[in-house]
Parts: sequence; structure tokens; C-alpha cells
Amino acid sequence: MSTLEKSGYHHGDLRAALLSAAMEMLESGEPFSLRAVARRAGVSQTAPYRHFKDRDALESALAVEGFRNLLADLGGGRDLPAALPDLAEFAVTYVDFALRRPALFRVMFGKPCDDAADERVKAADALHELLADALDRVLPDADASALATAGWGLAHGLACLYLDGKLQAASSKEVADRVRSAFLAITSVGP
Amino acid sequence: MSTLEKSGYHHGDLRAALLSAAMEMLESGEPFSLRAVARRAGVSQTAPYRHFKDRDALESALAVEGFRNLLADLGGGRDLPAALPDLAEFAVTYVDFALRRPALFRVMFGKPCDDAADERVKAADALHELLADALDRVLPDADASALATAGWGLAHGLACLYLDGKLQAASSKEVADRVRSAFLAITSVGP
DNA sequence: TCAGCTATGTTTACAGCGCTAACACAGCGT
DNA sequence: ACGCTGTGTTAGCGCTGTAAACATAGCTGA
Repeated sequence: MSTLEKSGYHHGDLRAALLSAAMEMLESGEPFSLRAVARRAGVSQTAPYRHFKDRDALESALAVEGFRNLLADLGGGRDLPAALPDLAEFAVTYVDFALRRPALFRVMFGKPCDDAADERVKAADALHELLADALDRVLPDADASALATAGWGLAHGLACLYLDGKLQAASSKEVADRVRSAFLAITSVGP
Repeated sequence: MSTLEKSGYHHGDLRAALLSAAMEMLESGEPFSLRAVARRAGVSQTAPYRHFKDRDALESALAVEGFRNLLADLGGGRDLPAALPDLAEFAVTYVDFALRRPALFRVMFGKPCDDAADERVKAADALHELLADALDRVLPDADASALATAGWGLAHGLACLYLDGKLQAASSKEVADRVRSAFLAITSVGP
């Protein structure tokens, strides 16, 4: 049973309950604090410390889930990329994810995760590799690594700039169009 | 006189003192709070509210200064861009700024500034225009707007990814090299 | 000259935060 | 039956942003 109701003193699966409470708050735009998450899960404000070392650990767990979701968006239910325009759709999907789930995106990025063994680092690396693989398939001659970095950078930068309001667009459709244009523009420069 | 020492009750130029105290703390990596800034300026913890509506207003003022500095780095003391590699140097300079002044960079970006009349928005727009001008000069045939967006996005994305540890490099020289490679790789794709 | 207005600073206070320490309860193995 | 271990609670510290009430000082005009 995934949601054991709390039966008296003990909860049953508080860790999962905290994670889903935190994710819901993130999704719904509420400012989230350990205390608020605990309140939402119906436990005392210090109960989360039994399951997460500190606030950062909770955020880290959320970020890992976020990376899984992003990877699924990018890779799942999609034909393998065959040409440049397919790669542009990667960027579109990436930016769309950031704008649909802004708070989660900020948790995933936006903080240095210094711990080299951090699950987040692995998750981010998986992303980088997915990109490099796709690029290598479409453009086998190019420097896949540099190109993957560039592609990720481009998508990530646009995502951040739209998220922070540095770039603006009326609708998510317009955002998608502009991301496509930007991608095509910079890949059409040539020497 | 730019730095009137506080002479008794009144300070003289508290606003500037607060800004420079805050900037110093940002540069030196100390976590910065309104109270800490006030302490550093040698005034009571609520004095800053006479000069800044709230914490966000102080950050906003810092961000504007940051944008001016970044613009100066990008535009000042540099020959006008004449070819593609010069544009790559824009990206290198941008990322270098982010890594040299990480906390300031996070203040400049990283928060949505919803207010349309915000000085920050104008400052960011100035950046975008500088880029578009430079691109128009180098590649007059291209869609300058889309290309400027792409260039900014690429530089910004790489800056964020390095800043957050999602991409890693040993030295700032290595970062510069990789930024250059990424820029060249994505502009050499062609159809 | 001096009364008072305004700008600018201080004191006090509140609620929320992350986090720690000490304690309470429950279920498990022996 | 006993107590160990895991999981929850209560109390409390020091920090934060912010508001309200008060104090001071310097300018302005009678």
C-alpha cells in the first residue's frame, strides 16, 4: 500500500508522504519549507529529520525525481532523433519542462551540489549522455561531446532566461517557436 | 564626498554604504541578509528599510550594478566583433563573469523580476541588444534577433551549468576552452 | 532665532525558518 | 516479559524579514 494512513503514533510511510507533499507544494507554487511540508503531511515539524538529514537532502531527493521526469520527457515516447529538427525538439521539450514545473526546475539546478557522490550528479550526467548519444546518431562526424554540451547549454540557458523573465513570450506555443528559431538560427550559421 | 563616515546619529550616505557592504559580502561569498548588511554598515537592523523597500529591492539594486559590470566586461575595452570567433569570446567572457562572481550572478538571474518597469529588466534588455547589434554586424544576413537569443541562451546556459556543477572543469582556462569548443561546434553544424 | 516638518536613524516585537536535544511510544527479537 | 531500535513529539535556540512606535537632526520659513 503506497499511502498507509497514519494509524496512531506511527505513520507507516512518512518518507514517501513527505516527498509527495513537497512535490505537490512545489508544483502548486507554494513556498516550501521543511515545516510546511511536515504540516501538510500531518506530522510534527521535526519528524522529517528522521528521514532526511536536512532540508538539502529533501531537495536533493526531489531533484532526482525531477531529473527522472525530465529524462522521461526527453527520451520516452519519442522516435529516435533522425535529423536536426528532432534535436530542436529536445530543446523545446526541455524549455517546456522548465516552464511547466518552474519550482522543481529551480530545485534541480540553481544550487551547487558539491558532493561528488550525489545522486543528482549522476542524474545530470545521464542527461548529458542521452544528449550526446542522440547527437552522435544524427551527426556522427561532429565532436559529440562539445556539441552535446552546446545543445544542453542552449536549451538550459533559454529555459533559465524564460523562467526568470529575461526573455518573454505570451504563450507556451510562442516560447516553443522561439526556441526552435534560436536553435535553427545558431545551427545555420556555418563558416 | 562618497564615503562620509557616520557622524553621530545620522550616517551621511547610508544607501551607498549598504550597497557596497552588500556587494562586498556577495563577492566574498558570505551569506548575505539584510541584517548582516546593516551590521556591516554599522547601523541598526532596520535602518536599511529607509532606503530599500525590502530585501528584494536591495538585491535588485545589486543586480543592476551587476548588469552594468557585465555589460562593461562584454563591451568595453574590446574591439568590435568582426568574425565568428569574436562572438565566441563573448560567451567566454560571459561565463567567466559568472564564475568569478557567482553570488552576484545568481542575484542578477535566478529570480523572476515580475515588475515590468523594473530597472533589472531594462538592464537585461540592454544586454540582449548589445548582442543583437554585434551579431548583426558579423552576420548581417541572419535573423539577428533569433541568433542573439540563441547566443545569449548558449552563454547563459553554460554559465549556469558550470556554476551549478552540472558541468565541471579544472581551471577557468579549461572552462574557456570548452565554451569556445561548444560555440564552434554548434555553429559548425550547418545543414 | 527658533518652531516645527521631514528625513533618517533606533528600539522593540512578532512570526516563520532550520536545526538540536530530550523525551514518548510502538513493534520486534530474544 | 523485557528491552532495543526505529519513529514520532515537545521544547527551545538563534537566525531571518518585516512592522510599529519612537528619537534625533538638520532644513525651512515666520
